[in-house]
Amino acid sequence: MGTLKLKGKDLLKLGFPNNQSINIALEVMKRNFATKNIHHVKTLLKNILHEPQNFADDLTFGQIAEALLTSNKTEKRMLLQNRVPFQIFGNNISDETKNQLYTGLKLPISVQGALMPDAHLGYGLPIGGVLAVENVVIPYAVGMDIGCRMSLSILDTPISYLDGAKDKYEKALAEHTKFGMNEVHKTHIDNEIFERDTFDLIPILKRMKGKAHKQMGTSGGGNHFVEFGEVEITEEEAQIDLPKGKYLGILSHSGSRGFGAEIAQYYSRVAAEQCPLPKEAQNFAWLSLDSHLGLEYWTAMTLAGDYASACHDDIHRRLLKAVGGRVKARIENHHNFAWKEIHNGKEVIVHRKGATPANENELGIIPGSMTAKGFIVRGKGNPDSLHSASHGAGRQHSRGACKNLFTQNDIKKELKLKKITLLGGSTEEAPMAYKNINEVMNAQSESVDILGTFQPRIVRMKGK
DNA sequence: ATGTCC
Repeated sequence: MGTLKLKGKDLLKLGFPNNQSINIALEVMKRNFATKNIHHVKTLLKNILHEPQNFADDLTFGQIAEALLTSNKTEKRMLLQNRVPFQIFGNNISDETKNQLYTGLKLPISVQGALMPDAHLGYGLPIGGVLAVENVVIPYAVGMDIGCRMSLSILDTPISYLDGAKDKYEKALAEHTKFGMNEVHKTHIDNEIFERDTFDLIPILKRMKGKAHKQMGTSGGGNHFVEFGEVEITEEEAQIDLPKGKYLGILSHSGSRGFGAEIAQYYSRVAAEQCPLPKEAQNFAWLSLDSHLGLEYWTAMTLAGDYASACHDDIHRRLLKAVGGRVKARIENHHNFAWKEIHNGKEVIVHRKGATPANENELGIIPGSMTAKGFIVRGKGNPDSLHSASHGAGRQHSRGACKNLFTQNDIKKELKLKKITLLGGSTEEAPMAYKNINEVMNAQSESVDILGTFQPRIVRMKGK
């Protein structure tokens, strides 16, 4: 693939002011004219420079016009002295993690923050961090895996089948789930998501459409999993509409794959260029929701979220086809995303990076580990947590540390003890790498009520 | 998290 040979110097020569408009123009042009004639591009840039108002409403070039029409974009934003209000849940969170949140709380656009009890170090906002801001979106505070989410299908299949026909369930996971960088499904059924005109409106999405289609229904790597297990409903709830008791369930954890990752990387980079911040706050660079780029990211993020959701549906559909049974209830939620919400009577943008939305009466699923029970929860709308809860137990040992701490044999022993079958997996994802989920749940009892549990029984992850 | 560094 060719690259447009356009430099900032060329733009200065054309008469562009020496400010952010140069970076933006370079980005837009490189994105839209990867292989086009440079003279054509320069003529177009000259037209935009001389009459930016004519391009102000243009979907593609509007952001260049906007940068030319507003001159102060290069001004470095300072952090404020004081932190906006926040609450930290749980007492097992490192100082470094807390410091990451504290930096976010001093941004001039911040309104309120929180750390969930599973919080640990991330880029910019920690994993398990929640940040409410005013009228901007922070790509890195959504995270690299946009729309990473949980989906639980509760089936009408008798729970005894899990033991009675264990081979069938294992085989279904082995054959019909795809993990890692290269595994994809051989065939796909039509999916509404690929009809969306958003793909054609934003160049980066258009370019990614083929890959998104190819990766549909795959799970990726890291802490992602698909598993069969035992759902137990311990409290009846109209939204679930199931009597108390045990059910066979499918639980999946994954996100928007390469599609969302590329969106996240691209807009994090342009945000960093557009929104210079002191070094410690660089990964909090934001895009205004009154700007073209901000709205573009919001649109792309929304599509990545819907794509992630469609991937889970596809995973569950394939498994259901293989093992039979019908879905009686579905509980699902994003945990890497940004939402427009009202808090304290004011509309804010709430970023949850590794945090489960827990608005009043909102259902969610918080996994434990591959051996420990996860929880079906109902949000309490706790203002202190910005209506949020943890997205799991959280790591107590880093990936690197796990390699020295645990052997494959340690994992095997733990799995045998808990009667769990694991397909794939790695020492980095050892069940012992995670905090005690019960302590995590105790630390957020003001944020969610527990309606039931999910005990994994047959788990598939990336790996041999 | 990510065809894990165009």
